[in-house]
Amino acid sequence: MGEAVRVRYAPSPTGDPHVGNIRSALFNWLLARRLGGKFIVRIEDTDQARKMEGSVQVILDSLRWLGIDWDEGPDVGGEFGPYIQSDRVESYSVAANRLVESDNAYYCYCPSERLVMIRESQKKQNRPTGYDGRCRNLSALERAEEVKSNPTPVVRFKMPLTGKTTFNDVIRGDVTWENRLLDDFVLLKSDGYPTYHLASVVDDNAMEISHVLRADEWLPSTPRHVLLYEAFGWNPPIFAHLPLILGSDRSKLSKRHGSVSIMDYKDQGYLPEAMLNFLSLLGWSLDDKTTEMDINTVIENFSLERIGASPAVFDLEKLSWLNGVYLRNLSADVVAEKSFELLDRDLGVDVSRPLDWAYVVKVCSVIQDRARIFSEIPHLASFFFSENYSYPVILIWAGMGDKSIKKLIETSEDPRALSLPEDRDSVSHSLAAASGALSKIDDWNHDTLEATLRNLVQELGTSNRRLFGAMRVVLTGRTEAPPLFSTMEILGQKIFLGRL
RNA sequence: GGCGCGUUCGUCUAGCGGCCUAGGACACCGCCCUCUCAAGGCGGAGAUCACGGGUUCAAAUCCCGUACGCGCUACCA
Repeated sequence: MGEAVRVRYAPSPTGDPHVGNIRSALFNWLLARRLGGKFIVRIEDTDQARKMEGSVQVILDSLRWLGIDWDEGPDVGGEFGPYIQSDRVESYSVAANRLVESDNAYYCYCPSERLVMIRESQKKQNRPTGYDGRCRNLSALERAEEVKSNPTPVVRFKMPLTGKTTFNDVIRGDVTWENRLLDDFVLLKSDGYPTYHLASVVDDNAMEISHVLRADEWLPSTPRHVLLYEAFGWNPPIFAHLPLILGSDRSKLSKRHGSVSIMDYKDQGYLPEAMLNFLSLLGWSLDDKTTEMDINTVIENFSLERIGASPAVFDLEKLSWLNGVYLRNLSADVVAEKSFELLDRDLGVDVSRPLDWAYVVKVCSVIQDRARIFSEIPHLASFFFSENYSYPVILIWAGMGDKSIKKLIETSEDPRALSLPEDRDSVSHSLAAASGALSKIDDWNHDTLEATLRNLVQELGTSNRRLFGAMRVVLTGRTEAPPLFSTMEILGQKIFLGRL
């Protein structure tokens, strides 16, 4: 076997790949790119029942979205193909037969009902579960008899009854299992398909995989794999079992925890760069202080030695923050490009389509600093597009900085019914004055607007906070929005005066 | 039940015997900036390094035990 680093991502097409799964793909890819090796995608579709149509496509799309490219795989081929296990079934039965012939495996005719039964009784007696080995030593004659009642036997591995199996895991060190605690697991199922154990060992060997990086949940089955390599007379690869990714309740991340499919994050408007950065930091670190880094920096510094052993909780808060960091670094053009479709989809029906590209860019330039993820943008920007907003009049006073009113509105069931502060007249007077002054402006831009309004504040003897705050609410229907003058400039004189 | 792995601020982590009265980041709190919100700057709170024993002049770091958590325990991967 060569020195070359060859790693693989071997997903099962049973649904959309989730973040834990993709993190495994990422670490494999990082190792390959760091060491100048090959990254291989292999589809493990040996479970005919759970196989899902279209899943392979989503898996590949997920990788593409993140920019994880592969050197060999189902679509691009390669010298060790095919890369879909259902296209390699022949090789597994050949391998299984080899083990039967070398007395490392045997046919088992036990019906599944019997298997369930022995498992139940083992459980009831608080004994370890596992196949009892009934068919382990059948004579040729007995087998001929059994085959009559079950013509489609499975092939089981003949597990050594004594001794220990030790292997080294790069992340966990030496791990040892007692062979007698391992049962005669199935290699070949009755439908002729291999189990994961057989297929992955046969393929990893055939594809000359040098390192197997996979999730920690596989650690308990690794001794079986090691024993398989031994039985075949093959050299096992280097193993590294990655720490699990957990949900907020500290159990293995799954659908119960909400969005786990990587494509969900794409749809919600997370950036692949941010996702990559975040996922890299789940179980790996560059040093004691670096959090924000591009993927090339990760590649240049990636090493198995810096992967931790303890599981990591997937913290959506931190992902969102990181995404905001990347979002703010984008140019307004790019933000507009990436949010155009979302705006088109989520803005109200009253907004006329198609959206004006130049206008969207301008809006994005002031919104992007206020969003963490793209899906927030339509809401944050809606008042730029729609007149169709309303607010309780009293919100104007809240916008002017009266915190007690703000609190009152938040706790009130019907803010519209709240009585207005007494200086209502002076506020409407101020707004009218602003309207008057602004209608005379010929040169409608940020700076002249600012000069005019700051002057007006002086004339009226009010404060920036009060005047600008009142205008903000009238203009946007909210107390929180981008800076007033930029907002006004973007909206334009006509629309602006209309709202005033 | 059995087996395995894990255990440093709420969360992600740094730490691989003295630099640690434990560093960074998210979240949280306060202040500054300021037309609001963000962003940014500054500061704060937050971890008796799960617990108990060893080893050592010296342990978060090495060893043993305990507890807890998680994973596996399928003709699923």
